[in-house]
Amino acid sequence: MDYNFSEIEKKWQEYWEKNKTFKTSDDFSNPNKFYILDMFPYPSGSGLHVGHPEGYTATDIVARYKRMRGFNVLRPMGWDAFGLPAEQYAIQTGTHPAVTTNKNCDTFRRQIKEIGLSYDWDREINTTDPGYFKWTQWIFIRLYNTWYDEKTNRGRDIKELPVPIDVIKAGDKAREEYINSRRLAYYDDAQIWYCPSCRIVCANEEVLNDGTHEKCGNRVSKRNLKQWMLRIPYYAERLLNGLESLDWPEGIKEMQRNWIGRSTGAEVDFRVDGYNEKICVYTTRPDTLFGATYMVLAPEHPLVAKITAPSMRQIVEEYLIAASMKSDLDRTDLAKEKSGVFTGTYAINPVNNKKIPVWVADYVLMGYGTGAIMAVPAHDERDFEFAEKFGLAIDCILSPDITDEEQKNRIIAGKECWTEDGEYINSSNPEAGITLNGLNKEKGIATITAWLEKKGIGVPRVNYKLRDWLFSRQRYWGEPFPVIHWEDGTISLLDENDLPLELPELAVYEPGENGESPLANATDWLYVTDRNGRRGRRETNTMPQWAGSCWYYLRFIDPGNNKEIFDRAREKYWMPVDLYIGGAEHAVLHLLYSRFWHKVMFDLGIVSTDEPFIKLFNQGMILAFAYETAAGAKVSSDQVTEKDGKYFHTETGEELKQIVAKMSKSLKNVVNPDDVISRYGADSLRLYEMFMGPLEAAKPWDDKGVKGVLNFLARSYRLLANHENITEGDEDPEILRSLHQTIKKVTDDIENLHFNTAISAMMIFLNTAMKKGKVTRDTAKSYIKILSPFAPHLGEELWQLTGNTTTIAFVPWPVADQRYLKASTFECPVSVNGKMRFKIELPTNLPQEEVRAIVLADERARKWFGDATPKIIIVPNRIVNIVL
RNA sequence: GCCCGGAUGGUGGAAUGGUAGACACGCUGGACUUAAAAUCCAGUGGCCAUUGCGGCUGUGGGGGUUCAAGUCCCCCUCCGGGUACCA
Repeated sequence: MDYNFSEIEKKWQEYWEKNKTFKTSDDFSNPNKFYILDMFPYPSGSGLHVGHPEGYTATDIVARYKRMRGFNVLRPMGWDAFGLPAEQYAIQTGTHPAVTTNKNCDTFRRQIKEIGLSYDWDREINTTDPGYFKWTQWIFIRLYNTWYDEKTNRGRDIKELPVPIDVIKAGDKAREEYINSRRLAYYDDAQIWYCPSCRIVCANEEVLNDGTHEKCGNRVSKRNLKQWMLRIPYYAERLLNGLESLDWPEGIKEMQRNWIGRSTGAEVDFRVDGYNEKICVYTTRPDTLFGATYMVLAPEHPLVAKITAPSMRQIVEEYLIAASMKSDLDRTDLAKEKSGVFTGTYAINPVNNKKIPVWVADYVLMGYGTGAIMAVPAHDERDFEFAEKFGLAIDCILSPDITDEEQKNRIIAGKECWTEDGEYINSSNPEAGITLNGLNKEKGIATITAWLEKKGIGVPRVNYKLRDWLFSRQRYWGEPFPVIHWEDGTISLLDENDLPLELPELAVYEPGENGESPLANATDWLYVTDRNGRRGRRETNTMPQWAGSCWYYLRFIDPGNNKEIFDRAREKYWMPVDLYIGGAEHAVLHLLYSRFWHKVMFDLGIVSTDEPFIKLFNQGMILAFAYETAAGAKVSSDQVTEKDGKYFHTETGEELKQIVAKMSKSLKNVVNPDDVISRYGADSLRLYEMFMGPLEAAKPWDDKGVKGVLNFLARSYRLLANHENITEGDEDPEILRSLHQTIKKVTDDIENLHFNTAISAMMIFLNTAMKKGKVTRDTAKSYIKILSPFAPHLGEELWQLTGNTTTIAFVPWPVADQRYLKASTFECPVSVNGKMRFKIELPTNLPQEEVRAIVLADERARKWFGDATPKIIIVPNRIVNIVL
């Protein structure tokens, strides 16, 4: 009996397709729902790689398991199909991106079906489908029409925004401006990153540390352009607090926390000497105010022009120009070498009325805090470095908490920077009624903050690193904004009933002038005239790829609905997502953006939960072996010959080192799932990906390992597909115990996503059963059931061969029977001083005194302690330790 | 620099503080075969001993807690990921 996986897999894939086995019913009568979600893929032209099925198989096992446990399971799949490659291909060939996209989706769909993943294909969605992006546009209109009420901490309809009376008095234009300034979506000038190579604006998040574009690797530069922005910082606090309740990996939560970057401190006003101006600074260390010896304004700060002394004007202007030319690359490269210029003007330190110089330096960023700082060189590394370079005063006001006297003296003398806790010195001004001397940091902050507030020169303040989200791209292949810019300078959004606003057909997909979107060329589409003859131009930017993926999990709930975004009752039933599995590369962006949109929709009553994803899990990356020379040069895998476990360059004969690396075209170490399926079968592919190691770990692909799981499946088939091996009547006790242990282990492991050990447990059971050569029909059925979520094609086939006529997909999951789990005796290890020496067969649950007597009498034990009476530690049913 | 992970045989990996190396690959030997593949059986961390029992050593390195440490604590090295003039 040969295990013909190709035939079996084809047969059952057709069966599932024909019978719509995995079609999800909106059966609200079943209170046990389970919404399990994969991060939907971008359908690239190169098709699926083996990384995709890793997460999909994990969710498939859980989905199939939950169905067998009686859950109503929602398991959908779709395509995040807007994106650059299809557009670039269109530029080169003139092929419409939709054509390319659909072709790629077809490939992905075929490949996914060939893995036997149990998706409900009737719920397939595609972000480029107008029936889908109609609702993406609809959400955008909602964002535009929402403001954030900081009193109740929630988003509200813009119609409910209270407009101050003086604004109303100032006229309609002022009123309009005020309202626009509060919308969650706004259109404004933005200093943005521009990629000259892609001819596209990039979000901050898309620019790498080295100043290159994440997508193409080329340098980006800064530009000032009108862009759509989303005011995500309003939700910073809720995005931060919401993390607490989520069952997400700690690392991901931490990354989101860091990204949001909450800090507490105070804003403090400094008078400018000789000008009727104040410099407002943000500081997390108001307690170090006595140590502030100079101030710094960001080059972009509006006060720079006002307060620069005439004598310094030229130097300052030159500096501003130089700073504006600097890319972030230069700024980071020069991270250690600070630059700046003196404005010639002084400010007054409010605690001691000292005159301190005001400088301009690009290490202070306009985008964070107030764009101005008070510099405390004695207690801030950056300020210290700057002060040393430019010879500014360094006044120590905090005696450090250390015993090293030499270091302490250096710090007090202002020769070294100290940022930790200590005791304040030189921090007293009785005239002003403020004394910090003798306090520690915590008390110091509280005392000075209260003083600042009382004096009306400072307020406690929370700051976030999170910035407004740049939400437009100069692309064709994205969701058009439902926006018209009128000739009178106003903006209006389309009426909901006019959605979707579809993309026009284009002859060429080249970007427009000055980096404008290709849509600028679509003149018929572009210009509109309203009833009164007013002319307008449509927004030519499109939305970023995040837009479609921000809410796709909601559309799966009711994908065909063209009246509403989704049916409210269905949303209430299915949300939130119970388990979401995908790569860690989306740790911050996708997951933060989605949570933001979700919270806005929650505030507006569109969704019923505050958070979308209850449990998140990140699969590790699948790597592959690659080869490099002694000099470290990478060698493509087709240039490598193996001999006696060593690797040689086919041409040069040089011995190569095997390394583990990401799969890449250049290393020619990409594994294609189609090949794996044709050689080993889909069930083997699934099983191997789960058996390789823990789901969360990065691990290298090794074809030899696939053979091992194929062997296991073939052995299962050989044992169970042969009627002669299936007996009726009572089961052998050893097999029975092994079976129930396996059921328990596999059940627990699926719940905890420990698939590798679940599979090894099944292997152990099979080895036991193969030794006996026969199992009862009941045993066979139980084993087939627990195997089926992992290897569903084989599961169905064996289920049929053991006399069943229905699909195994909804057969109740077996339960481990406690009676069979415990043996009556066990091999008890006996260790001496913690080192295992021998084993004794002992009845389970034997009283400790009896265990002790048996051990003391054993001659193998006596060998160690002779006639002495040793101390014996007994861990019941576990181990015995003899202490000498 | 900071934050978060990680380091266990030839390889992937397993181990509620309680028998380190489950399971699998690979390798070695054997059975079957004209032969090979497939399959089955046995062995397989290292060192020593092997006529028999066995002994020593071993989870990146160094300390510590414990009857007992891969697991807990302290210090260090290396690797991976994130992030960076955020005041």
